[in-house]
Amino acid sequence: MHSDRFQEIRSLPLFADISDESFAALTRGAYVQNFPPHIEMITEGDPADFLHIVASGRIELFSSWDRSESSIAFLKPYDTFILAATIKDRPYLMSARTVEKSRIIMIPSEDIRTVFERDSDFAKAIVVELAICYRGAIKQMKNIKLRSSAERLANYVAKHHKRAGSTGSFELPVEKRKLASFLSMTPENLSRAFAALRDHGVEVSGSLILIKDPEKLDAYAKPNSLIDG
Amino acid sequence: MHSDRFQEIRSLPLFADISDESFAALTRGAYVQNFPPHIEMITEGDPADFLHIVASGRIELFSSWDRSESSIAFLKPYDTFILAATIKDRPYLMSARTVEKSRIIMIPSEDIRTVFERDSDFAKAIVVELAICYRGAIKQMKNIKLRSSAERLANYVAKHHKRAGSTGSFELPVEKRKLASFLSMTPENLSRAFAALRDHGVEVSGSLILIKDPEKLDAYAKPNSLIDG
DNA sequence: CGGTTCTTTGAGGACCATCAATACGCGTGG
DNA sequence: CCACGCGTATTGATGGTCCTCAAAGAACCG
Repeated sequence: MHSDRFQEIRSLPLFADISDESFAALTRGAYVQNFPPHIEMITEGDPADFLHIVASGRIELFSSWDRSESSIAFLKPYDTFILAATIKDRPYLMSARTVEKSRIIMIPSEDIRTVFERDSDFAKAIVVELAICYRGAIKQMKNIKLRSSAERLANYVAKHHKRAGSTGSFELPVEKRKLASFLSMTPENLSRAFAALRDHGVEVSGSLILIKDPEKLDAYAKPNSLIDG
Repeated sequence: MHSDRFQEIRSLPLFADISDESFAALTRGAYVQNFPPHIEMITEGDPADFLHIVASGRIELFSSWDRSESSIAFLKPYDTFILAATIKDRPYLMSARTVEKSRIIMIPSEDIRTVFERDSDFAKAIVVELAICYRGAIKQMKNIKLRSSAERLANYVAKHHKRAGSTGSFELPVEKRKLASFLSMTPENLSRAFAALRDHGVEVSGSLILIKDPEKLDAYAKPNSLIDG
């Protein structure tokens, strides 16, 4: 069957509850594209012709202004982007590039809007997805506005350590230069912030982060479900 | 008729296209509440029992952490808050307080979710509203991450000047201390930033902002529809 | 291997926060 | 009307955080 190519996304929250008919309508015009690493696939300001879904690989969302740029988010399978622009039929607010080789599923915005009108289960799923995105953006804003750069890094380390199973170590999923930008600091400062975390139970060796003393780290980071949750 | 009290919000984007039946269901359990100035009406972390709509007055959304706080947004009639928490049935991420005496319409979250399930026009309106909120949050993040504090102020002034009709002057809608927090700077620094804007065609007298040379201001602010739009 | 890019470290400076003191605005009550 | 008190706004002095610039070391890749 034609839509077999897209079975991998059928069970995503965005599509799990919609009818087979709606899913078929969404995937009929969709296609899969492979991108090599470090390719800019979306440029901010362009019209939002497709909803994108990360099937494999890793994507960086970033934004530029006056010859400086800043990382806004990193996406992994099966995150979607950029739903809001698709729905509103407005230009992208962020650019997107591959961090590594990635496979992307692209669904025409037209089809999204059509099915959205017809299938209320899909509309509901979109609402939930958007609400999650919005709340994520607010959390990130609080993170930047309320915490120092060292605290942001400490919380980043604590969060990813837990996410990786609290095994005492984890690999940074992106290079440090991008992480620095994501955390609103320079690469130089990130180095110094990592050095400062040694006093709080964290050691660094390349992209491998060792958490020697999780409690000590948490005591410093003071993670908060309303920012990091 | 019972729902007459709420005619003022019937034509809001969120409700304009929904059926009379749905609107009645939403307003049946709703009520209007008056708040004096400087009252904290919502505390972050609390369950989101109501969708709030500003009927009159002015509301500040802010967030606290480790005995510091930061303004996230200012709301005017007829802005809504906080839709995402209501939909997701999660706790508020931000606190809200009145800036001035305000009248607030409150609709039980339960009713929002019920009508949301039944009326796809309402679901669609919510999607649009959420998409706008999300894009607004992203723009604000870009503003903070990509511009200096003086540039943020310059763009704030330029934007509000245009919004007020480009008449050469406008009144600040909030006190400077709150504006400073909103723009991620201290009150002292805001003073100095205003002083710096004198070189770019802006003069200040109390809460009255005079734009002597709009082109000069724009040349410095470099407003961008993907950040300020 | 050689070139490229990223990371780290150091020195200096810009920006911004903090602290402190003064000035201003405004409402209250004398 | 003026004195007073309170909160806010401004201004100056100082210090800390963070950025910039520069250079060396490390990792990556052809």
